[in-house]
Amino acid sequence: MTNDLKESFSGSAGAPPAPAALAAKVRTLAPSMTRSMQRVAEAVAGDPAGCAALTVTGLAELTGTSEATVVRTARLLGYPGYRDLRLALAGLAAQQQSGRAPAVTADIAVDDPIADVVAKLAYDEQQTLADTAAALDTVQLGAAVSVLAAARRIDIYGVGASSLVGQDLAQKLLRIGLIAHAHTDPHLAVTNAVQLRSGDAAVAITHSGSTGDVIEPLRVAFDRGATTIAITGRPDGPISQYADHLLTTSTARESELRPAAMSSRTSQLLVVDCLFIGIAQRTYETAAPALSASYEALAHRHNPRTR
Amino acid sequence: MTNDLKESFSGSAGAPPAPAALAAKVRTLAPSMTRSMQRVAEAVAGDPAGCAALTVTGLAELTGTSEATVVRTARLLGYPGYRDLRLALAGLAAQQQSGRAPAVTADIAVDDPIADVVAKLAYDEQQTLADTAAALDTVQLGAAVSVLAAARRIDIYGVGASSLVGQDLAQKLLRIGLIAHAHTDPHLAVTNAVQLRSGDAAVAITHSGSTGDVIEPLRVAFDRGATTIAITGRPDGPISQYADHLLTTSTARESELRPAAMSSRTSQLLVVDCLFIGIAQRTYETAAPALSASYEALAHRHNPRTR
DNA sequence: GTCACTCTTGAAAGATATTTTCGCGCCGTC
DNA sequence: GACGGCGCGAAAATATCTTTCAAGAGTGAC
Repeated sequence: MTNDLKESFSGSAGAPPAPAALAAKVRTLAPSMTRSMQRVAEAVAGDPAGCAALTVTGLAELTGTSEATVVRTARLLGYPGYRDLRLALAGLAAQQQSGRAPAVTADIAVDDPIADVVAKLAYDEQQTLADTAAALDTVQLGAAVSVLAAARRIDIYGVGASSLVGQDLAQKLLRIGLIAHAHTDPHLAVTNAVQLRSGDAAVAITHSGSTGDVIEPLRVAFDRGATTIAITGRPDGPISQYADHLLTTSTARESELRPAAMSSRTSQLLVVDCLFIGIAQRTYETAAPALSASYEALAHRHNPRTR
Repeated sequence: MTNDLKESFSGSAGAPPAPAALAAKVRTLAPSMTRSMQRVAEAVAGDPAGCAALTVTGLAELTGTSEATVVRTARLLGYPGYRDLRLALAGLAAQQQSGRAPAVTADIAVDDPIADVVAKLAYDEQQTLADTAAALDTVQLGAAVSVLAAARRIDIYGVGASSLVGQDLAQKLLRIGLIAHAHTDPHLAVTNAVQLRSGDAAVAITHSGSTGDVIEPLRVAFDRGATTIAITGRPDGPISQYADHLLTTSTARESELRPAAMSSRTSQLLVVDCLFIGIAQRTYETAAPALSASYEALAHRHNPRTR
C-alpha cells in the first residue's frame, strides 16, 4: 500500500516527461531518493550521452546497483520506465552537443573579485529561471490560474524568505482587482484559514515543503473545502498532501555563501509571475483597466521633474 | 553472399552513426532501398519525434511492413539496429524542438497559451538579469559593499514593489549579523533617518528614481551625514542628488500585461544579492558562522520526516 | 542494549521488445 | 513456361526491460 501510494504520487506529479529539465529534476528530487537511486540519478545527470548508450544492466553495473533500482529511478524522474528515460537522455545529449557548452560555473569563492560575483550570480539565477521554466508543469499551472481567477478570496501563506514572495503575489493580485491577502503570522494565518470555504483559494509557499507554520494553515484551508495550491521545491514534502494543485520550483545547488533561499526565491517569483500573467489574461476585461488605474493612482507620488 | 556484401558495405560506409544528417542520408540511400524500406525511411525522416515514440512493431505497422524490414532499414542507415536508430531519432527530435524555441521574443499577448507565457517570462527575466549584470558599475558596487560592511547600522527605504526588495536585503543582512532595518512607512522612515549620523548607512530602492516617499528619508539621512546608497533604474532621477553611491538597475521593456515592476524587481534583487555576497565575503569571519547558525535555528521548524 | 519495525535493495522470474532465421512468393530471364 | 534470385514477412531466438519477492540494513522505541 505504502509502495503504491508513493509510486502513483511521484508518477502523477511529474506527469509530462521532462524534455530538457532533467538536471533540474534530479536536483529537485534528489533529497527524496534513496542512496542507490541518487547514485543512478547522479550518473544520469552527469553524463547523459554516456548513459544513453547503456542498457539497464549496463547502467546498473556502472553505478554498482541493480536493474530494479535503475528502473525505480527512471520512474521517480517521471518516466514510465527506463526505456523512456533513455530516449530523453539521448535527446538531452543531442541538445547539449548542438547548443552551447554546459558551462558548469564554479562556486562563488570568498576571494572572488566583485565583478566575478556579479557574473556568477547573474548566471546562476539565469540557470535557475531556465530550469524552473522547463520543469514547471503547465497543466498544474493552468489549473491553478483557473482556480485563482475564479476564487472569491485568496489567502497566501509564507514565512521567512517565502513571505516576501507571498506578499509580492498578493500585491499583484490586488492590483488586478482580486481579493488576496498574504499572511506572515502563522497564528493569524490559521485563524483566517478557518473562515475559508469552497470557492475560496489558499496558496502556500515554502521551499522546503515541510515548514510547519505554512503547512498548518494550508491544511485547515484544505479541510474547510477551499481549493489549495502549494508552491514548493519539494513536491514530495508533507505539504503536498494538502495541495489540490502543486507547482514545483526548481532548486539550484547552493554553496556556503549562497544560501538556498536565494535561488529558491528566484524560482518562486517566476512561478508567481506566471500565475499573475495567466490570471490577468483570463480576467483581461477587468484586469487591464485595474492595472492602468493603479498606475494612474501612483503617478502623483512620483516627482514629475526628472531633471 | 550478396546480402552480406551489401550489409557490410553500407555498414562500414556510415561507420559513425549519423547525428542530425539523417534526412540527407535517407535521400542519399533511398535509391538503393527496396520499396518497403523506402516507406520506413520516409516515415522516419518525415516525423522523427513520432517515430522515436514507436517500437519496432509499431513502426512496422505504421508503415505497413514487418519488423524485419524496419531493422534492415536501420542497418542500412548505419545503425547497429533499430534501438540505436530510435535513440538517434529522439536526439534529432529534441534538437529540432529546441531550435524552434527561440521565437519567444514577442510580447506576451492576451491569448498566449500558458506554456508560452512561462517561456516568454523566463526569457525576459533572463534578459533582464544579463542586462543588469552587464550594466552594473562594479566600482560603485564595491564601494557600496565597503560602506555597508562597515556601517554601524543600516536603514533601508522602499515602497510598493521595492519595499519587498528592501525587506529581502534587510533579512539577508540581519542573517549575517549586521544591524539593518527596512522601512516601509514613509513617516517612520523619515523619523528614523533623523537618528542617523556619520558611520551609518542608508539604502534607498526605487525604480523610478523619483518616488517622494523614498527620496525624503534618503535626503534626511544624507543631510545627517550618513553614507547613502541608491538603487534605481533612473540614475538621472532626483534621488541621485542625495546618493553617495549609485547602483543602476536596468529596465526591460514592459507591456500591458507585464508591468515594469516585474522586471525592475528582478533587476533590483540581483543587485541586492550582489551586495549581500560582497558583504558576506568581506565579513566572512563573522558572516559564515552567523549563516550556519541561522540555518540551524530554523531546522526544528521543519517537519523532520521528509521521506 | 535489544527488539520490532520499516524501508531499501538486488536476484531472479516474468513480460516486452528487438534481432535473427527461414521460407514463401513475386519478378525477370532464358 | 521453367528457373534463379530477391524482397518480404511470420515466427523463433535472443536481448532488454519490468515486476516480484525475500533478505538485509537502518532506525526508533522501550
